[in-house]
Amino acid sequence: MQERDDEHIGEKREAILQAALELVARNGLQHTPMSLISRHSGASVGVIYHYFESKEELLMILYTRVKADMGQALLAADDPRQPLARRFQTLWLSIFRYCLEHPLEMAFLEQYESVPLEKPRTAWQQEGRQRQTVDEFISSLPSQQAIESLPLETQMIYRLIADLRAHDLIKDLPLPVIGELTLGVALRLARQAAAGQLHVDEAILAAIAKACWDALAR
Amino acid sequence: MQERDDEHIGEKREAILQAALELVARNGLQHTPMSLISRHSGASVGVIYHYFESKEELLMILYTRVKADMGQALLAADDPRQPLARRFQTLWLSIFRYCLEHPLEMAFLEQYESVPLEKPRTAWQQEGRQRQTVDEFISSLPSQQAIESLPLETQMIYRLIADLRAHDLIKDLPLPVIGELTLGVALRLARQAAAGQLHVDEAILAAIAKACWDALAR
Amino acid sequence: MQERDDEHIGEKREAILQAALELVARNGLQHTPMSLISRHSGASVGVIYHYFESKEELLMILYTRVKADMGQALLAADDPRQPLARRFQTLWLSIFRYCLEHPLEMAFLEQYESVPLEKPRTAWQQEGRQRQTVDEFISSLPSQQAIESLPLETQMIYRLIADLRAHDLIKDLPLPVIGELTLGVALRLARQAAAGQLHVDEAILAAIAKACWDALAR
Amino acid sequence: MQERDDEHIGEKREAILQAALELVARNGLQHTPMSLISRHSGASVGVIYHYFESKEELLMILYTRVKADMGQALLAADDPRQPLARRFQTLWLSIFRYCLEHPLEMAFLEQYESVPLEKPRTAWQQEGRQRQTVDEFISSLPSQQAIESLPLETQMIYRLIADLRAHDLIKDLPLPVIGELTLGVALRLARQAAAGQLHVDEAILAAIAKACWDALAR
DNA sequence: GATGAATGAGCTTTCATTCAT
DNA sequence: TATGAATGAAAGCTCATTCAT
Repeated sequence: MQERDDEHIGEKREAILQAALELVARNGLQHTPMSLISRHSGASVGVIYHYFESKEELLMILYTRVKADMGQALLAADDPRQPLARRFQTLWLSIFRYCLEHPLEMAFLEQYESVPLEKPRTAWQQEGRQRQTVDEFISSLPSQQAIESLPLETQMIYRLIADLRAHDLIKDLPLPVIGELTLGVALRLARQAAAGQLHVDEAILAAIAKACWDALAR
Repeated sequence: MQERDDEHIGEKREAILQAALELVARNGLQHTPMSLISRHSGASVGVIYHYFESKEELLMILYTRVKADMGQALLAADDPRQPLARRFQTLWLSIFRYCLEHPLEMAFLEQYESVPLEKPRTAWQQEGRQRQTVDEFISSLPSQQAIESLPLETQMIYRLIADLRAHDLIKDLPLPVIGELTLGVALRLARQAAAGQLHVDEAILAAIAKACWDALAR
Repeated sequence: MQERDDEHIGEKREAILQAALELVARNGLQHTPMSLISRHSGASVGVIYHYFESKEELLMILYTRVKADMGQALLAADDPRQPLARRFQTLWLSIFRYCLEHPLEMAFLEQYESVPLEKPRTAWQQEGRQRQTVDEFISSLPSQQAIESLPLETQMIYRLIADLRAHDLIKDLPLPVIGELTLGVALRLARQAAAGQLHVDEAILAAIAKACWDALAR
Repeated sequence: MQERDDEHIGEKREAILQAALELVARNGLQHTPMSLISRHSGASVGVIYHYFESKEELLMILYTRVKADMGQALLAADDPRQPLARRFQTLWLSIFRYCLEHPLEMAFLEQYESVPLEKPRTAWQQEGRQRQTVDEFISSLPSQQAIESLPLETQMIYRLIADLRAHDLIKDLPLPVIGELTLGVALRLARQAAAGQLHVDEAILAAIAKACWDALAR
């Protein structure tokens, strides 16, 4: 019985997070009441509040996890021993493929990041916890904040771009522009492909990657 | 006095639409209750429902207007007598500048288009009225629907791209890819610039436009 | 032009009353907003309030008119020179036929009379104006109020019943019972017939009249 | 403590139904807002929606219960071993007494059944759930629908009437007419008696029952 | 007489959150 | 851990009535 319990540890918490992911991806934040997450996950409303302080915290934890998972995937795909241009292309394709393979996560990110957070100023925000949207990830300038405090994969990408610049391989464009012309384009096109609005095969993929590289290449 | 009346005709309706635009841009759809639109516009809740059947219709009308206004701006900026490459660059800059000059409208579009509309299927949607998001605008394929039924500025852009292709000036990429690499990039970067996340001057603008052109140019 | 005006005098007022009659009969009081009466009658909301103080007054006037019209029909059908039993039968058939021929009016009465009026105590009620429902009409006891103050047709019916009793033609039942066994039954069955729930021809009508008479006859 | 819990199970749900019954009986549907039911029952507005999907469902469930309770009372009063005429008289008196003893329920039925339901056609109505008003109960013809699908007490009454006809004890009148001349009359007069508009004692009751029987008897 | 824009209290319903068990 | 009944503020929307024109 102990064994069985062990297997179940955290199972309910995971079910809650998974239900939230699916429902928010499909219906959006505002059409995903806690009661629906409860029904969908098989957990009572009460137990959701046992695992998470509030709906806001639940979503924030889910968001952090999705972002971290995406970062891990990028980090794992990078091989620092490869030549710079090769690494860049690999990274670009990894992003594209990750988005393609995780439509639920992408849809969740889009929903979560589309909510403006000016007003509320609730507890967890005042305590300094931060949200960095994908757009902000792409456009954030390392000169504005210490690069060491950034997520690992963001550091990796920044360093890769800095190296490309240092070797005079790419144009001298602002970082957000570089981000948008590469990662941003990959992200959007992958979403369109996942949504069935765009057909991609290996040849097209290579052509797109080439076009992105042409945009940056000196 | 008649003059004063004329000035006032439709004033309240406009105040409601303007308030909705500002509030949705700042707070998002779900944090813009009708009561807030009422307070912000100086119109009573009841009179909002005199001018608009529902919150949904109010937002849809606002959306349609913003999209139409944007389309007009693009159309007005195009001069068919200019050479193709020149026209393309002008268009790109027009989009960028329009977004830069209309941050409220851009923020509203982002909010409105981020809501998934699968579920509700309310009356006005069933009656054939449609919403075409900016993303869909960028990715929509003319082969899938008669180009004549599209908004004028969309037709114009499609024809411009077709001409560029016919003259072998650009690579043979899928239309959504071309859209994303040009209009999409302009849109996102302009939004970032409007949000203060990116500094642009004429030199940088020209450099970005050049990069986009390099991505497409054969 | 004067002639044309004369023709139009009261026309709008009539249209309002007719629209109210039809809408209340079909939808019930609570689903007949003033705005709907306005649309249905072609009169503006404002002009309805020119002709009637309030929704309540409009309905009350309509009710009074419908009741009066029904009373007139009964009064006109009675021929005091006929023998008592004959008069009774004529009256019974007149009620039945009137209901059959005025389904809208009957439906309106049913709606209007079904609203309990305990609570509101609005102006027109405090001023002593009264409503007498069809049920109260049937059950009202002349001993409780001066018969002279009653509507003419009610007086007529009471006097007819009193005469029938005086000649020992009918049982000594309480007046409400007599009313229910005759007029009440006619009313309900006519409504059912009007609603298509009951088929009646002359033979069946005579049989029903006979049954009612048997119930009362000594 | 467990005992006390058992007593409390469903207590709030009952309080809500009881409050709705009393308020609708006294004020009518349209003057019984959910907030009033909440105040009257001691339940919060929210918890009413925990037990019932909507106001409509709450009223429908209450209606079904009142009708079922009435049916049970009639069924319990019938003794099939008694002679037909005796059974008929017993039934008539049972209806009368039931109405007399349940004025709240009778008033509720009158209010609920007076609302025209043509228009709305909401979900629960489309799913085949039905409302059978007292009037429809009285006038419904077994030839139009399988008698087995009817409520038990309705079946019982139909069979009793059929038996009376088969034994040639009553006239050959349409079923709705028989219903109105017996159950209908009992219902209305009982309501009047309950409302204090008619005094009844055992002698008068017997006289009315006799009159009804005379109407039908061959 | 006639219009319909404007008002705002009040309606039904939703939902994040709490808490007794 | 786990439940789900209970809360109540707030949402979208309706409608009798008023009033400037």
